[in-house]
Amino acid sequence: MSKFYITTPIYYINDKPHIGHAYTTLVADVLARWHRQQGDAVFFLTGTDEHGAKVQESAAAAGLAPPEFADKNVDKFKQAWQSLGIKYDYFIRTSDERHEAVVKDLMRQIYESDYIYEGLYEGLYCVGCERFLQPDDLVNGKCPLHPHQLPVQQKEKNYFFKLSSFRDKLLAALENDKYKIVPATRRNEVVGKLKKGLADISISRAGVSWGVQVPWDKAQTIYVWVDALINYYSATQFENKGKDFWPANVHLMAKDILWFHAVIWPALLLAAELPLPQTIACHGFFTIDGQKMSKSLGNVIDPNDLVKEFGVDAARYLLLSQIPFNSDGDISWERFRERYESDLANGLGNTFSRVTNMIEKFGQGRFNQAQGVNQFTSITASAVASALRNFQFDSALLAIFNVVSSIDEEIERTKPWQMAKDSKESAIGPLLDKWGTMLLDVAMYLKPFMPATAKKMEDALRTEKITKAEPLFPRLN
RNA sequence: CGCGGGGUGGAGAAGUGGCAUCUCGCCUGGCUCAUAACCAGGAGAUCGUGGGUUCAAGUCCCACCCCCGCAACCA
Repeated sequence: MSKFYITTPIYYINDKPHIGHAYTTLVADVLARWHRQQGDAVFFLTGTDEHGAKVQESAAAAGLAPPEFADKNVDKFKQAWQSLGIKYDYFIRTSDERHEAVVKDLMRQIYESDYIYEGLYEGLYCVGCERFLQPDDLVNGKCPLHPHQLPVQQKEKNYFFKLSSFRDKLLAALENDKYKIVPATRRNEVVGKLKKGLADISISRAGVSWGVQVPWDKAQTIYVWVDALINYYSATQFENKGKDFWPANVHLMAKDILWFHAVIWPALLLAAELPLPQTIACHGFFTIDGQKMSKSLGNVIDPNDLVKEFGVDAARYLLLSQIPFNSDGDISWERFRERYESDLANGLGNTFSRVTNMIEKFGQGRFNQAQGVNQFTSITASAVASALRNFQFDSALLAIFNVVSSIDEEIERTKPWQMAKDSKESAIGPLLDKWGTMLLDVAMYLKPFMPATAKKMEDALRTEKITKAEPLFPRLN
């Protein structure tokens, strides 16, 4: 038995969860469940990122103090994960003072190792907003919120992290697989950028009060990203369930935040002389009906709506099977409905009905489970394992569903109903044993992906007297 | 020449030199245990375009066209 520590990003509490957050978290859940099933000691961490200027502003806009604002919003995430059947081991909030204590300790250590120095941060500043502006923020060269004030070039005293001095070490670490970035294309991207050079980064803010205080300068707070990244480590320090789990086996994320995880985070760890995470796994973005997901287009899919339409397990199946992990993918309600009908209702659901019904009709409600695990489906077991090792959730599911198809084929070939007519019931028994066992195998493989369905299948197949099962996936209307 | 990904039957994907594959959809036939489900067979691809290398190219090389991310203080 080995340990398996997997994380999702901690989500910025300003947002409410959308399908992108849901996908990342779901993937983590599947891997966590799979490793638990393999007997590994698992720590699955998710949470929320609650500090920073944006939260401060949003809270103010809502007329709340930042902590109240965060308390109010954190439930949206917890609720979404619950409705998707996601079982994390711990939910971390960066406003937790135990996390803050670890951040301070770590930053002080890095500071005392001379990897942090004082400098000037320069950028455009909007006085009306009291914050620095990104070039993207500008509309006609002005702050959209304060179009009558010209943004000014401003300087602020900040503390800087000597990121640049870690360039060679990071490149070497990647070269030697001290940590991995998957997929390879993303890794190449990072290596390419690293080779171009690396600038030091500002890791503190003077104008942001909602954050972790810089331990050696009370006028500054730690830059929210640095604070956030440390969550992966801090949870293993103050939370009992996470003890002895550092370093992480897998940090999961979408590609937008790869740089932070693949460069800044490992550099901070090197500076603190902590072990590096094993794998940085990074998935793509989704477009919806070929368009970028965006609030203004109004095409953002709420994971709750997906669950409402299809049910938890079907929602899980659709997300995992329809989105390629390694690249961007397009999704649409229409395709979700098609897949629901073809794979779940007509496929697994219908086959389960056929077999349970035949066991009731031709087998007196009983079948003999074949001895040994994976009696008929050992190839599937290794296919699933290797797919999961490579984050190929779609092919893992495909491998499992192939078992279902093969049952359908064999039913067709052997025609049990014909045997019954010809009074050859005794020949049906062994077939029912085989199919029943195969469906139990399917249930076992499906557990990490569709836990509720797997349980329904097992319950139905393990009763004293098996009767035709209720549809696992009722047809959509 | 900023960096990177991609363009494969109607849709979504696999495929890094050797008969172009899978899922969905479509057509025809079969079946009736099953959620009008299932099974078999079939039609459908000049693999973005033009050159090149090779006995052999979706796959390697060159040029071009088109989409899409990223471009470092951003979730």
